[in-house]
Amino acid sequence: MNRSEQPFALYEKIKKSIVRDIESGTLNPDDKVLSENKLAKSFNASRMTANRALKELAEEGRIVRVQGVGTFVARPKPGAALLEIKSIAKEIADWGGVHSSQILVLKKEKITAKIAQKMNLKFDDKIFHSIIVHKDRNVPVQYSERFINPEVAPLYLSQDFKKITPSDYLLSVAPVQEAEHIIEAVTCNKEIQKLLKIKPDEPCLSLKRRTWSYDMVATYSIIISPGSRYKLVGKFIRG
Amino acid sequence: MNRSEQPFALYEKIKKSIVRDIESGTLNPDDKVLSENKLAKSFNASRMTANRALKELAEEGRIVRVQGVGTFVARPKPGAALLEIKSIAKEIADWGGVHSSQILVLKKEKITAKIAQKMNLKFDDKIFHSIIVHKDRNVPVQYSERFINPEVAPLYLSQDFKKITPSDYLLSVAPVQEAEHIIEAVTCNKEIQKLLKIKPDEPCLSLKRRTWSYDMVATYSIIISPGSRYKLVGKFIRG
DNA sequence: GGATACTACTTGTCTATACAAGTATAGATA
DNA sequence: TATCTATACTTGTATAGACAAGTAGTATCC
Repeated sequence: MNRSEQPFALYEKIKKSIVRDIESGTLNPDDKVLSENKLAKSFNASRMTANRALKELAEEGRIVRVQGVGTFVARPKPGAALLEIKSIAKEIADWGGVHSSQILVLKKEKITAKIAQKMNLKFDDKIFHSIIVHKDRNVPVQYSERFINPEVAPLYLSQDFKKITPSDYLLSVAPVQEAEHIIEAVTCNKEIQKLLKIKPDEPCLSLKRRTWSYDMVATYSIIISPGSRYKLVGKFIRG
Repeated sequence: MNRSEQPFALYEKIKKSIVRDIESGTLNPDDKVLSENKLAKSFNASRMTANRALKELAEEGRIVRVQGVGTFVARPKPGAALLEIKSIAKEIADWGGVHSSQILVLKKEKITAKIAQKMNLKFDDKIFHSIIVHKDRNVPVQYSERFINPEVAPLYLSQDFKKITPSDYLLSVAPVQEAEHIIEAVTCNKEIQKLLKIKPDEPCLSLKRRTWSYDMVATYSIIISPGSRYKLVGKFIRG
């Protein structure tokens, strides 16, 4: 049979066909979907290809499969549309990700800061503080500032960040249980403008992030990207 | 070869073996994982079985696969975990939501626009276009511009947006199947500056959003908020 | 009638093979 | 030096066939 003469893979076609039937009302909840064998015959495909289509639709929650019985259209759960979050979580995480070959650590010290307030610490507690400028082909593209609760990562200062990125190290010692992200548009102060080599009025995207671990604020970080774009692409699983 | 003499399926064994290597430190982030062929040989399995194991691990976010290059251990970012998205989807949706008591419709007409390109329409097709300024206690807080595919919502112009918000109406006639969000920091043109009563260099947050329905681009909207904050709060499901 | 075996169907797993398509590298060529 | 090319590898898709295992209904035996 044909293989890749069409722009889309065959299993994608089968998936789309079934999804169309569900959304058009041709197939209603609890209705039986064609079996793998019948689908294969109908699309002139092999059973494995039909199997892949049905398996993926089941993972996406559109159908339910029961061994020995058949495949059925899933009932729409009460609850709003869910976004496929994997990609979004990934994007958010990547935003703060740095490669050791591209970073420039400016400060790494214990300081006393008002920022302690944001971390629910006393005003004159000591916290770790690091500033990193992320470069891409020698062009600065991201400024990040991190404040780390020493109670959560006491050995932060003695890490070799050529071997492990700060994100990775923190994750290894303090599993993130909760996170808060605040995205806003800002203009930067002169220091950051210099580091990022941008004009004074250039709008930047700021991502502030707090993470909690063991019921404590583990980190507070500020990430600033000039002219950067933050793209989230997601599919609604159910309309 | 053997098939199901063991309690677990072969592809599960391969998966578990790789996960074990990752968690024990035998395999570190960015390390190359054995190729499908080598895995197959090593486990006395066929390549398809190794393929299934790797494909599922990639879906779970533990490894990254690159066609033509190989398979690599994913970096243990918090993003490897899943964010509870419900709240985020809601926040994003609410961002474009307006209450009739607080809106000021400036335009609502069929126009011809280059924007049609973004919607995969021909250059001189007609599309609906509306501009809304969202006010809070008489202070403008949000500017939004919507382009609507008339094929998806032909009756858009005749709606009474005192009874139903544009978002709600569009959702009722065109179930959103896919959405793309681009967040960026911008400065506005003079027209928008006037409408929002802001200074020329005030950084604004821009959210561009495209939605698809029935394989067509249904809407393209631009939402601009000066000094606005966009807050996402979520729990990580897997630490 | 009630338990058992058989049959027909379903999904689940696995194999062995094939070709398509993307990437990196080394070597030849201009 | 710079660019093309062959090739060796990778993952992606698809096939045709096989057996395992779960379910429901039917026929058979007691």
